[in-house]
Amino acid sequence: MIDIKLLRNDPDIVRENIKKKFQDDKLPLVDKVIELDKEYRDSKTRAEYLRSQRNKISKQIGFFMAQGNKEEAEAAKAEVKAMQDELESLSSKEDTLAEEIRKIMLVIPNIIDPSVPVGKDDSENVEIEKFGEPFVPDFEIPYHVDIMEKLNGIDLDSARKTSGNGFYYLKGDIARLHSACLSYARDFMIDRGFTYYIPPYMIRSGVVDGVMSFAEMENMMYKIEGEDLYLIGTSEHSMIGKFIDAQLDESELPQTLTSYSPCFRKEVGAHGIEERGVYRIHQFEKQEMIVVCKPEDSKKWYDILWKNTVDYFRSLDIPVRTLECCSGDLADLKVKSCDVEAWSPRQKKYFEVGSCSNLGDAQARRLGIRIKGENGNYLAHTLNNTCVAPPRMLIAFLENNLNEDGSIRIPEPLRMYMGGKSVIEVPAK
RNA sequence: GGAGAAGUCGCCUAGCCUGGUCGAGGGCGCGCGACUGGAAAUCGCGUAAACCCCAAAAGGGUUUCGAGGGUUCGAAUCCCUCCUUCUCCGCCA
Repeated sequence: MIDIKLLRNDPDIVRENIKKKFQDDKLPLVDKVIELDKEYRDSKTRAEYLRSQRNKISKQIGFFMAQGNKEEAEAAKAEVKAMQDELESLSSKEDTLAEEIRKIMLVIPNIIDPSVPVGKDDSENVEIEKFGEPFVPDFEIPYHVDIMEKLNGIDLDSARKTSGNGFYYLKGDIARLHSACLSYARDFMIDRGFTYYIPPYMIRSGVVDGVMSFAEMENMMYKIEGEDLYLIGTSEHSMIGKFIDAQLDESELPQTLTSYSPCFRKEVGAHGIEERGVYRIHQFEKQEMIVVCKPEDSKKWYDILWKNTVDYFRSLDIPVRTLECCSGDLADLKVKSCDVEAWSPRQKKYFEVGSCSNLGDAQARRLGIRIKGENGNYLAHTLNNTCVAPPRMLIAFLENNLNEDGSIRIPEPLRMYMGGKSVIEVPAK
C-alpha cells in the first residue's frame, strides 16, 4: 500500500508506475481516490468541528449540573441533540469513505524500484546471473518420484488414501534427507547471524487479513472449523504478523530472522497441483528469512538475502540462477523481487525453488510497523526470502546428485545430518 | 474444560463502587536547566501516537485508558462480546 500523500501530491508518479506494470485499467482509480479523499477530508473536518462543539457543550452541562442549574443544563442538552443527526450521518459517511479509499489503495500497486525491468508478464522476466554449470549427465535422469521410489523413499498411494492428492509420505533416507536439508538450512542461517524462530503454525483471521489479500486468502488458506484460526501458508505470515502495530526502537534494527515451519496451501486454481509428485503440494516445509530494517538499508538486505539462498544451493552442488521479476509480473505490494531457480538436468531447464522480495514500506504501512526515530516515527521496510523449501527442493537435489546406478551423493555439508553417510544406496530388492 | 482476579501514558501505580473539574494524579526512568571546581544529591521545567484544518511555521481540533460494540448531552469509570495475563481445580504430550 502506497502513501496516500504521494498520490495527492504526485499523482503522475503513481500513474506512470501503473503504466509500467501494464495495469492501465487501474488508471481511473487514481482520480477516483483523489476525489474520495477530498470528500473524506471535508466531511472529517466538519465532523471534527461538530465533535469539538459537542465536547465543549458537554463540559458546560457538567458545570451547570454541579451548580444545580437544571434549566441551563437542559437547554444545553437540547442544543447538543440538535446537531446529533448531522454528526451521525457525517460519521458514517466518514467511515464509508475511509473504507472505500482503503479498498482502492490496496489495489494501487507499490512504486517499483527503478532497476526493475519493464515487461508484461512472466515471459519477460530477466535472468540476472547463473551460478554453477548446468550439467546434463550422459545417462537418463528419471522423474523425481521414480528416483525416490527406487530408493524406497516415498509412498504416494497411501497418502492419497489418507489425505488425498497433493500429500505424500516420505520415508527412510529420503525423509531423513528432507529433514537434513532443513536442519542444515537452519544452521546455515544461524551462522550468518540470523535469529532462529519457530513460529505459530496457525494464525487468527485478523492477522490473515493483514498479511494477504482476500483473493489470496480464499485460494491459499485452510481454515480450522469452529475456531478463528487458519493454517499458515508460510512462516512469513506469523513472522510478519508479530510486528503488526509494533513500534520498534532504532536500536532494535535490523531484525534478521530465520523461521522454520510447515506450510499449508489449498492451491485453488494453481497449475500443477494435479500432477503426480512433490512439485506442487498442499503441505511442505520451509526455512524462511525475514528482515525488518530502516528504509535506507532495504536494498542492501535484498541482495544479502537472495545471495544466501544461492550460497546454500551451491554448497549442495545444485546449479542455480536468479531471475528478476519484471514490472508486469511483480506483485502489487512489492518494490522488487527475484526468484532463485534450480537447474533440472531432466527437464534441461531451471525451476523456481525460492523467491526474494523487498516490500519497501508498503507492508509496514498496511500493518503499522513503525520505527521510533529521533525526529518522529517512520515506517520500516520489510523483506522476505526462501532459504529452502523441501520437498520441492529435493527434486533439484536428487536430479543433480544422482549417480547412474540410482544412488545419491550426499554433499559434505549435509553428511553430519545424515549420520555421516556420503551416499544413499539403492536398497537390494 | 471449570472457578476466580486483572489488563491505565517507556516501567510501576492512583482513579472505576458514587459517569462531568481525568488525556488522566503520583513514583521511577529519560531529556533540558539551575545549583557545583566537577559530580552525586537537591530543585525547576518537559516527557505518547495517529489523523484533520492552516501555503509553511505558530496555532487550533478530533481520536485513542487491552480490542470491538452499546447506554448517555458526556464513559478509564456503567452494560455486552472478544482477546490476553495471573491463581486454583481438572485433563494431557
